[in-house]
Amino acid sequence: MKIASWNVNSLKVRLPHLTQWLADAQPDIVALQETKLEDAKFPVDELAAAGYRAVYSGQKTYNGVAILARDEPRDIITDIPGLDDPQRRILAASIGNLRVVDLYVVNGKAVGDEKYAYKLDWLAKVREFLAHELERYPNLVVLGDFNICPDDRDVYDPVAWGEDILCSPPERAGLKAITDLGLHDSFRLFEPGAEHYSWWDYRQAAFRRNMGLRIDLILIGEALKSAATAAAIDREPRRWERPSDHTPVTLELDI
DNA sequence: ATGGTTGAGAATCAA
Repeated sequence: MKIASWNVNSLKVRLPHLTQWLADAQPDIVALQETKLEDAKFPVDELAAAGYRAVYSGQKTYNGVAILARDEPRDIITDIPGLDDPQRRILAASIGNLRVVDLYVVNGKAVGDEKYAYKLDWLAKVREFLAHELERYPNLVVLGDFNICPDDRDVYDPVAWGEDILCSPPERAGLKAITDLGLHDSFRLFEPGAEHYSWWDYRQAAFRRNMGLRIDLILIGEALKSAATAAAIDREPRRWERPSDHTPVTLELDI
């Protein structure tokens, strides 16, 4: 069982990349972020032709999340209970014996900005939701664009980046409060080293110079830890013409 | 501190 997460930065533009990558990588489950598509415009038929069922929660221009799966997704949730939020950033579904929660965490713009306050509040509410999900579904996978570097190994230049947005201590504490529920950063079960990134800015030839951040994560509950057999970041699609600024991250589970 | 690049959608906003 191969699970993936990819911020595609417009599914309309990136659909050819996505279908190519699905054919190459053969994932069983894929969480997408920044689809930037209203639900009525979701490419259901194209993805069905590729062998995937889809659930999605989108909006025009911004945000938007989707889960693709070989098997039928069930028990779908598109909102954090009790949070009235027009921004389409969360999608939960059961697939087989897994519970999958796709997150497009708020970027936050800059430390101190009102969007930053929204980010921290949103993270705290997601944590409460995930605590309940984990009680109900031990086989929990929480994946997506977290817009937070877990620690300095995940930043190309931690000195220059300092405590700016994506690396600030309150954001990292918000992420740690989630992993402290018993959710493991699966990539770090296999690779302890630095210089592994999932996002590179479009500017300043950042990808060519490997000036990146690792902000796309696949977290797994304790019950799944022993089933994890491999984790990777597939840099190949970032090399393709007109790429997303993010590249897919993957996890293999022996279940 | 600013700018650089991309996407959406038609001038900026978001990342």
